[in-house]
Amino acid sequence: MKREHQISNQVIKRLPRYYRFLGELSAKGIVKISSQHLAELMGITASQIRQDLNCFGGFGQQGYGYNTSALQAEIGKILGLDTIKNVIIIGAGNLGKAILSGMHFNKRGFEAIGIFDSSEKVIGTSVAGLTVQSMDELPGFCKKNNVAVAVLCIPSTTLRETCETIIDLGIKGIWNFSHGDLSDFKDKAVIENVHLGDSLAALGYNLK
Amino acid sequence: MKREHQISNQVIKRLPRYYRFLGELSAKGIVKISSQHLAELMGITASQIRQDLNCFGGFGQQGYGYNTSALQAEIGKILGLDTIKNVIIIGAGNLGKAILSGMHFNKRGFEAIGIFDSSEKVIGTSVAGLTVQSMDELPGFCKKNNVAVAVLCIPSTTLRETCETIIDLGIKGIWNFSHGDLSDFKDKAVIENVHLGDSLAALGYNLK
DNA sequence: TAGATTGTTAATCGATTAACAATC
DNA sequence: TAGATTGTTAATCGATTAACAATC
Repeated sequence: MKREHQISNQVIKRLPRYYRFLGELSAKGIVKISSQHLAELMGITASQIRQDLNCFGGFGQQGYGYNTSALQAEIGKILGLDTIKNVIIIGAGNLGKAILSGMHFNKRGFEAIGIFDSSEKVIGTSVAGLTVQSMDELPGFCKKNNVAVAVLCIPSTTLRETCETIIDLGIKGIWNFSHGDLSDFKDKAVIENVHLGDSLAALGYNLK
Repeated sequence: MKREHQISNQVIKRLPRYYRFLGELSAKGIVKISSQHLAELMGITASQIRQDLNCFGGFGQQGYGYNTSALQAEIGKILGLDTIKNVIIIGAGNLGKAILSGMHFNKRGFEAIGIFDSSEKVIGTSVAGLTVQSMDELPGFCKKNNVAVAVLCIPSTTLRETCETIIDLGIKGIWNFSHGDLSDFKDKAVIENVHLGDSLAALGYNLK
């Protein structure tokens, strides 16, 4: 897998879609596909597919096309689905519970190993097989376990403070669902913002 | 508000962030701000701010800058926060409940007026002040109420089918949280996909 | 071999940044 | 008026699309 120059996030975010389509084709028993045909299926250009793939190497065969299941496997490797990364959820409200129980982390190269909250009301309750722990237990937990990613499902009032705590505990990845700005932490951790509000705003605008 | 040529979604999705920063400044009692100073605060370029704003008109004053609260109000108008759009949630699982109770639709130019599910287990239960209705009640509900947006929090197995139903009922906006492809519906409705899986994949990739 | 399709280079398109004249 | 800062045009940068030589 070559990776000469920095690959844009736009390319990365297209990979899961390729992965999904190739999986479906493969499940249907379709063994080979050309970039042209896959492009039509996905509603994009064949050029884009070939350019995207060539960021990582040549996975096809000239005159033939791509082997669906082999290409899917390669994309899986690029996305790191084969190395399991431990995840904890911070915040056991509706959103935290929804993410923990519905995200299928184990199908995506992750494993959810803990969920934490500061409210006495939810501490000790069970969500998707995990017991909600107190935030006080977080430092000890992080020492015992190699936590790669924290998913932040907390109110934006405590966002920055929680973020600092987490970074101090050595967690390198932050998946942020809170509204609020973490751009000044981006040299200390890899931050991926979901920003549902921006998405909803775009929908509202485009309705006019 | 001018709007000569099509405005890119990238511009639209930056507007909520401007809105938030301007609100905070205004709340602090700061009356005026220059594009230069706002840019430093937000970690972007002053050029981008001025270009973005000029898609919609000139809201500043040469030699002075922008009035924080006036500019915030203008951006609110552009985003359509002043015209309330009715929203329904399809799917009353953890995610549907989280979106309904945590999204603060009323602060974003929307009002959540209904939540629907097909499972007997949740029909009749109450979420954030709304009673979960059966999917069978959806057509009648849509006739009585002007529903602008449906939020899809359903398994991807029923996604396409639900999408067709919704479009037939005259709903023009779809906010899709399911994994799965709706690109072929995009001429029949305005579709905004959240695609949490793609976001998580990007985080995983960037951790390496 | 001939046909097909990749991998890769070149051209185009769009978005971001820089520059500056207009003007408050 | 002089200084500051916008609104807008021009330059740069990056991403997408097209073209085609390499090759299976």
